[in-house]
Amino acid sequence: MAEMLDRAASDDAVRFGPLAGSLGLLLRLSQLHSFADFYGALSRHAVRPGEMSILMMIRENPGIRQGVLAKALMIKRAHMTKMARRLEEAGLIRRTVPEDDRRAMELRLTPQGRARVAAMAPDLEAHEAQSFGGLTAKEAATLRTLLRKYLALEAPKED
Amino acid sequence: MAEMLDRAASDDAVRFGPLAGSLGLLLRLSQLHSFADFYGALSRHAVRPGEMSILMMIRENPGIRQGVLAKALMIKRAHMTKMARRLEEAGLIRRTVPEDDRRAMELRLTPQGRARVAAMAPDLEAHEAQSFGGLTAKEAATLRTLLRKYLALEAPKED
DNA sequence: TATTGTTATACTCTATAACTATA
DNA sequence: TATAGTTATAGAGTATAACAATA
Repeated sequence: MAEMLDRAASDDAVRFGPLAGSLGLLLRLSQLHSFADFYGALSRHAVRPGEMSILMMIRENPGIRQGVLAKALMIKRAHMTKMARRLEEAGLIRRTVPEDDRRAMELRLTPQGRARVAAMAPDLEAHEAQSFGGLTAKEAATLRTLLRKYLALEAPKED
Repeated sequence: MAEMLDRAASDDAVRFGPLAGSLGLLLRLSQLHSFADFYGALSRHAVRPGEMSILMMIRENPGIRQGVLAKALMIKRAHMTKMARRLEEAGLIRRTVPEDDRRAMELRLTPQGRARVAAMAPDLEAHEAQSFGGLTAKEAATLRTLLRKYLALEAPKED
């Protein structure tokens, strides 16, 4: 069960030991791997993974409120404020206070934001296809299913 | 294929759209989820996930060199220096310069470090079991296999 | 009273480059 | 010249708490 990581230490025959079975570590390494790939594939768009997620989510949910978006993406509200303001300053999104709840903040893409997302989409798709190209389509689907099952496990973390 | 995340937005019916199929996002969310769990399960040991990984790796590979360890754990060398020094100051590891290469730095657990790892092990195991308890043993094994296959995909990133 | 967003602070992690001492 | 580790700096992400406005 630990063969793969145990031998993967192509460097100096590093033994991962019990850690080779740690899903926590595997997830961390996989995420780093995926992010590195992301930066390679989408570098010319000058967008970070988090920003891209936010932009795409706003496109799918025009007028979504900051807090709702933050919870969906597991981003702290304080941090979401910073990211949203940055995207607003970059002219990619618009932030408006709804009439029915003047505490809230609704997010929408500007035309430029929409254009940016449209420009990124093909590269994003290519990134996913290439980064996970070592897996068969079936394996990738299984991986998605398992990760979704894992995520649905517990109640969403409170803020 | 996207049903789960699309409905999982229990909050306000958030639609993940194309992002629901993004393995990159799923990995990020899963890792956050796992880390949050880690802190809950191992809080009393006052150890962060990264530090724990380093300690366990040193236990499995006494005398491993900093650079080799950094590459195995996908940690930048500069960062590894800081973490190793911190662990040394905490009395958990010893750092020695080997005779055959005076540029290098070998890492070993101190008796206290060994004790710390021994104390953490059961909680770590419990954390993994509990955090991934929503998956069957078979599913967890499949998840490990798929992540390992993904990680073995490309050549290790250069520093 | 509780909630939404905001501000402020601090710490971790990451990225980069320049530096040293060895090889 | 190249490598192992170090130092310095900057930025991104995160965690926390306190705050104002509103509900």
